[in-house]
Amino acid sequence: MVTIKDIARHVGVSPSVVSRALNNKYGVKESTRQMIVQTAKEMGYHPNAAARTLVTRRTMTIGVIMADISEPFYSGIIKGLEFVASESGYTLLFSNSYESLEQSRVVQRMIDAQRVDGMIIVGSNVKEKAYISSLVDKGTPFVVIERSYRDPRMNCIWVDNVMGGYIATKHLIDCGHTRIAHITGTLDVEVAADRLKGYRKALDEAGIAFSPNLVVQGTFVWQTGYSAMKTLLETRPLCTAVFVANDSMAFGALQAIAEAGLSVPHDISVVGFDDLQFSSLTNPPLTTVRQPRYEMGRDAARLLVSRLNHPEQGDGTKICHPPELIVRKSTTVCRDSDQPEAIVTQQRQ
Amino acid sequence: MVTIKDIARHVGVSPSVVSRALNNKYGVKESTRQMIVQTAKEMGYHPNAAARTLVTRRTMTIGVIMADISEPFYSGIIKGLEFVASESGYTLLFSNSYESLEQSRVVQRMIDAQRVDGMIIVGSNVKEKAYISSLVDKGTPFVVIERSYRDPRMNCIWVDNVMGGYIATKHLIDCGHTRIAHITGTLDVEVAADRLKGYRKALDEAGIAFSPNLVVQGTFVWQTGYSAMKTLLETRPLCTAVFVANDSMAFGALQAIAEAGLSVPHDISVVGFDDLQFSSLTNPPLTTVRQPRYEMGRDAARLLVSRLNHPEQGDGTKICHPPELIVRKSTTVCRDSDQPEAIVTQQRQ
DNA sequence: CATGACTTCACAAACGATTGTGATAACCTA
DNA sequence: TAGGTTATCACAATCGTTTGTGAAGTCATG
Repeated sequence: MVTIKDIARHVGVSPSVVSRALNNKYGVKESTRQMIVQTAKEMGYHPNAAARTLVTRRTMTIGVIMADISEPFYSGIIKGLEFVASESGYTLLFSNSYESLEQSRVVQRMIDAQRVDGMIIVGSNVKEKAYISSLVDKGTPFVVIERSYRDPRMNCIWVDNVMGGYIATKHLIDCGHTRIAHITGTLDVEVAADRLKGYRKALDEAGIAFSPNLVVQGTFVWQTGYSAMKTLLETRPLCTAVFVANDSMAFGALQAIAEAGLSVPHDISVVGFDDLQFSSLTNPPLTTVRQPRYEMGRDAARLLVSRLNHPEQGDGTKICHPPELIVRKSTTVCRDSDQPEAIVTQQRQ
Repeated sequence: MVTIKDIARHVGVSPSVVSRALNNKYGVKESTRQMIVQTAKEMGYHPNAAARTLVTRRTMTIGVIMADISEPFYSGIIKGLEFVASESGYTLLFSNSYESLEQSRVVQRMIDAQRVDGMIIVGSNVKEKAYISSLVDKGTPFVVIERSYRDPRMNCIWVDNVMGGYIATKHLIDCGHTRIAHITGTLDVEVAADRLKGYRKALDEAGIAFSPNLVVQGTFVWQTGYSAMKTLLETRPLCTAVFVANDSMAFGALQAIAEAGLSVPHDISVVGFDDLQFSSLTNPPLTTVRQPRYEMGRDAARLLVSRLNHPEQGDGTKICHPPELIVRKSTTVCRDSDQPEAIVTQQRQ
């Protein structure tokens, strides 16, 4: 591997001049700079990352932690992160957190060994509190996506989940539905609680009474969407629409409805949340609430990079993105909206 | 950050002794080693990765390149890689290749800046030839997953796609089907060509004539599976079964069949390839050929790590994994197997 | 012509580890 | 007790950069 010394020897100057020339720093004659740049290219020189890191104390890499990078949900976020990273010369170092237990290893590898300049944490498990506060304690700059901590030392980027739950439910109400069920996510996660809030807010506004037996809790995975829908299908009077807290569970719900011999959206309208890549490919294509994932990833990376380049700007930035309703074929007007409920449910049995 | 010198000063020895003590090397008294280890822990010492890399010339990280890390297909491979990496003290540095154009950047960042000790390339685009030979030229140890290059300088791990195509088709033949269609992948990719070979081999063995109009080419994505199936549905006599070269296209095929008002598997049996996480959740659950992805990732990492630790062992290892047929609900016996084809197709029209 | 201000470069000290070599002390053997 | 071996450690070089400082050389100004 060709080093800075090789170039220095070749050109006939000292290594320090080569370094300054290559980094466009003040204090080297323009003609010699050009000669240096030229021979550096000819000799195929590339600066050694470790050596540079050792003296500059910057790794030019950003650690990214998420539950499972293979989750299709993260795809857009990753692309946003990558765009900004490559734009600003940073490398991304991904690591799955899976269980919280593993996170300690991740921290040790990334922060303690000083492999990263900062971190971006996407989503995260319930037990991440201790993890994040260890970041704060160590003084590592970081940004959290999909969480809205009030802590003024944290930079957060998230989507307005209350609004998301609201517009999803409002859409169903606008379609004339009044018996609207809700399959929630894991309710001790803020995201799920907020979507439930939005659901209730829309009901309130429309003057529809909240009925607890139309709300079933899931855990954000297919299987719980499926079983929750099974439960709802046994509830009388039957709902005519359901707002599901994410698309994975909505897929499960679609399956449960199909198995019951009912049709979406004719018998039951379904709204999901996330707008996964697959959501436009279901049968029927799923109406859902899209999160601006690319933008969230992009902004998170920009925020962190800016924080790294200007430490004086401090932390505590909060960015809240609005969600967007994507109307597809899984929702339609309630055909029974003018009829007494008793008759409606009777027809179904 | 506490360094090795801090510990040395604290304990009253020289830095070199601390290094040897912490790395369990010969030449330090057992009592002082214990004291050093103890105070290192107390002071919260963690070795600086850059400094260590600079002198040992090892980064203890492995670069991983794949088309798009968010593809669910890669999930199992990643888990296999991660398992071995964390087991053997390596860190994984992921990078998407997307278009081949981007790859040059990736190479430069990873190899040229000497950020990685070796690389693992998963799948890959058609244009990766130049890329890979640049790796060979630079002497970077690497392993390719999902490709079977004959080049004795390359380490390859792949699944037997000919056998995969064979067992998929054989399964349909065993169900009594004789008019078996095939939706291929991008045929200039070896994987797709091999699956087609397996398909033909099974037909040959069963004495079923190969008919070109039952083979439609796709590009491994949903949309082409959908449109290819549309084409096949217009072909007469109609096929009673179809082997699709991957699950994503099979999902598209299922959709096309459903839209045509036909039922899977009653009217048409469908076999996919890959066994994605979602494949068990379709309606009906998809019969498919599973690739041992976890094992492939695991073996790739093991192979590379072993190659890094023992350079003398050289390259050229080839590992071929067998695929496995997963029978679900999308295939069944051909109800028309004893009837003349003319009648069969007549019924469908 | 002397003084000062630039320009351009070389020198050397870091950064935080690893590792070869040599020095000291301890121990053993004959 | 002399000579030799061994255990334990300190010293210093090194990895490939960056960066502060000082030494020339150039130039202009009064």
